[in-house]
Amino acid sequence: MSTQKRLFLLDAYALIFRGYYALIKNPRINSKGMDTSAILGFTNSLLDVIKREKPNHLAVAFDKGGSHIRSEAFPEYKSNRQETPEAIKIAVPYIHKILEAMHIPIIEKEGFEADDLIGTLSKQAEKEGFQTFMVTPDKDFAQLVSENIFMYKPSRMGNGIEIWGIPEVQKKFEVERPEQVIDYLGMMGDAVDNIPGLPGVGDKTAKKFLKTYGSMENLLANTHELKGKMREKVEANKELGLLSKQLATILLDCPVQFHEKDFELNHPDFNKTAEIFKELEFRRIAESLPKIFESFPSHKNQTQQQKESSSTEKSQTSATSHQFDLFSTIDIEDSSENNLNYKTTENSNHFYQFVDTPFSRKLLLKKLITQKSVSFHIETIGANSFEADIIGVSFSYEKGKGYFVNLSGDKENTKEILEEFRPFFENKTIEKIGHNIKYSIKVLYNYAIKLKGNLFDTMLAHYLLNPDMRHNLDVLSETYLNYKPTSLESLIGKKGKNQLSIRKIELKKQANFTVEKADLTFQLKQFFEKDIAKLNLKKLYVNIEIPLLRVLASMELEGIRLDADFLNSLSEKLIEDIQNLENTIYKEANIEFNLASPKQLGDVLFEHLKLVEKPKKTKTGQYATGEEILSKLAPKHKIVKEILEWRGLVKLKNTYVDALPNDVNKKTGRIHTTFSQAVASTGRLSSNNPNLQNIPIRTERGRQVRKAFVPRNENYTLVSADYSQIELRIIASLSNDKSMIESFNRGEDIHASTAAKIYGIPLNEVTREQRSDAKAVNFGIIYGQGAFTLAQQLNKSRAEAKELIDSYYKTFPTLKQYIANQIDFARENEYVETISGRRRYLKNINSQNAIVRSGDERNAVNAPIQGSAADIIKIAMIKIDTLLKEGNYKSKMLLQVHDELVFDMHNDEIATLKPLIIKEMEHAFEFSVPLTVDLGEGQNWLEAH
DNA sequence: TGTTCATT
DNA sequence: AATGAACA
Repeated sequence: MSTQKRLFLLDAYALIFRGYYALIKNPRINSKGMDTSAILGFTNSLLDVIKREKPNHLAVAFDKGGSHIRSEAFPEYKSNRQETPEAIKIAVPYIHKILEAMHIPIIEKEGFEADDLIGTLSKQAEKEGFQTFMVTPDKDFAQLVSENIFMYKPSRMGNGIEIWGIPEVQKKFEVERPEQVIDYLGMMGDAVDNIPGLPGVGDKTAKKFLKTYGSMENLLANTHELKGKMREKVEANKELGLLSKQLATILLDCPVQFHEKDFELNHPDFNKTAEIFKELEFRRIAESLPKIFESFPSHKNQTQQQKESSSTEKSQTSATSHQFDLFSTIDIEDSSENNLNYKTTENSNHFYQFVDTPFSRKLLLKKLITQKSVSFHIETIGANSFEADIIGVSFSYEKGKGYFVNLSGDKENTKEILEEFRPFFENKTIEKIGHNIKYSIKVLYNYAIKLKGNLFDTMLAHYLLNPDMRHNLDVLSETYLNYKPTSLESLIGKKGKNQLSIRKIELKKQANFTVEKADLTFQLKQFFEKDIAKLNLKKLYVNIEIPLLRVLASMELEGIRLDADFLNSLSEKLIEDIQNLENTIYKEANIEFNLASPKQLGDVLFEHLKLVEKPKKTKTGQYATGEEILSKLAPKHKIVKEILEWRGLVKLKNTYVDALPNDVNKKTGRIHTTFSQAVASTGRLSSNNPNLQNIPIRTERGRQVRKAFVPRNENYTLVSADYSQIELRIIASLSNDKSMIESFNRGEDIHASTAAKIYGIPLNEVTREQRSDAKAVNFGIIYGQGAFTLAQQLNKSRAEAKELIDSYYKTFPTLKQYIANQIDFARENEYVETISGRRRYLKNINSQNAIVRSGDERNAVNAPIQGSAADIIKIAMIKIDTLLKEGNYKSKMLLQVHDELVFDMHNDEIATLKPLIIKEMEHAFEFSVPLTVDLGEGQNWLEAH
């Protein structure tokens, strides 16, 4: 491992600003009334770096007097920066004092910016064999990254630090070399630093240009290859482009000198630091400072980071392991791709064993069934569980160790071997750990093996811990274990005709690849189990998400029958209607063209027919023919309405009528959707392949599709049960709004009743329009919408919408209060939660940027409501599933559509089950408002709904 | 890759 | 507000 010397250079102002704005919503004020946010923020970052990295060399760079060179070149440079806030101005002298007391060198030079100082020093240190880490949140520094120079982005509220080396920069900026970041910044500009950039070029275009031209200069030399407006703009601004690039370039020749000795990190003068921290009232920091340096010899040249625990992990071989074919060393063929920051299979110790004989399998099974908890992974080809082909199964019950059961034979052979492991899978006392266990259950189902015992699913665990992040095993391993798993691509090659099948690669590579997953899953579980408990998510996890996974697996396996013949005849009718519409349209337009092409359509509408004086254009210079535009134009010419109808029909045909029959499974003859349990950040499920949660219902034409969803045979009936107004009931109950609760208790039509209240009229005098307005406002409330969105939706003016909302709040004051409380809670905690404690993090709720912030404010209202509704139906599903299983019913639950459950019910059971299902759904959770369920039945989904 | 449109 | 799928 590397014992290279490491230098940390901190960008003072950037860290100070960051610290200050992080706390802007509740600034730290000490007893003397002084705002210490900026000082605290900076000090925390500094100590965090020292604590984590234990650097031998460290310094802090400040700007002084602005950049003379840049201001000469471009007088407006950085003039856009807001006036420095008071708290930051007073912070600087204190930070100087702290640094002096800590014996940390301060680097500043009149007329130079910290960027330039850091840049110059990094390059000098590199020559002397140092690894330099530039500690800053500022992406501009990416241009300096090299093999030995890294960006070290300090942690933001629990997000962990990020270290950018060359690969990260290549990825973030989509460039080949870090220097190209200069070109990127030059092209795109930077509003904060007032670097103008090329007009009309943003992030996307800059990246595109860099891919084609590689540099600003080369782009400017080849502008003749550009098209249209872009060409004009770029050609007219060549000067500006070159200047921008100059402004974005960090200088590497400042008058500073790197002397190793001057940058050594020593113990602070604890007396002095204590004094300063006391004055600032930083009690926790004052206490922790000596501890940080305790384990920190003041002059030690050994780097502590990355010290692999190679010595401790060598306690490998178990008593029986020599019986197995084993391989514990992997050839290291290519370390160029090897990322310094992550551990990989190549640079870390592990002990994975290959199991391929009856005897070794017997031994393995014997070991497995004596464990309390085992992680497993089934590696397959093909995502469809019914046709999936198993490569092998891996197990792990100890960090870094695992077993691969090879299943490279034919189906029969696979079945026989898996059968040997039935005692493990069906053992009720062994906990099974997996990543996306639902998939494993479905695969095992093909071999009639059930997965019994307690389950721990790392994907679902992480979904509860961080609902809006990604939950791939790869990402999780990288963030929690600092380990980069072997990518499938590195084994079988990039997508394309040269891609191998995983079966074609060496068996030991297959094994390593598969065992690694079980190993990592096992390790992740140890983290997540603790975190779940810490955040009070255990009940939600154990009582809802985990049991639900089994329920969903059976629903997916069950599938729903589709009447494909019906859809085919529907398709034929649609073809006819589409054809007729097309003819009418061509006749009215007096020209034949391609209706499907927005370009041609725009030309016909606005040039040929001249429907409107000054037609709107899109960014690309074409006429805009979007839904919104056309709807407005509808009164101008009946052709517009026909075009809209045509579009609707084509869409209907392509997305549903013609597509669904292709999704019928060959083996079962039914449609098996996949429910994703870890996708929607609010806690809802989502459905794909195909999506059965967005089958049309609103238009007469569209809803016909529902007729194609039918019971399995003539002895069955489709039954649909849906919650009525569940979201409004939840908000009424959570806010405890008396007036709304009473409306529900009286069983009134809630939208009409809302209308009566806001217009101050009797319930029976509410007009249809008033009711529909009230309905829109009710929805608006659920979504946390403002006047603007509501106005758009109701086709009213902003003022009218505002008035509507105001009178709504006036009639439901408690509701308004609830919303305000919800937002306050979010501001304070940066998350909101549902009735069962499901969290949604809103880290932008305190953002400076009003647009981002109000997005999170809407979510602060919407997420708990949508999420609580999701919690409730999940509980109901688990209860109903138990009921159906325990009662040995033939009837099956098939689908969930957010507030609706669809069943394939045996005719003999309908009378018994109906009331039971209603009861389970209505009492899944007790509120101060009754939950009510409407239930329908029929020979297809349309009739049942 | 973004836009449009289906659902709740 | 939040999904997924089709299409240009």
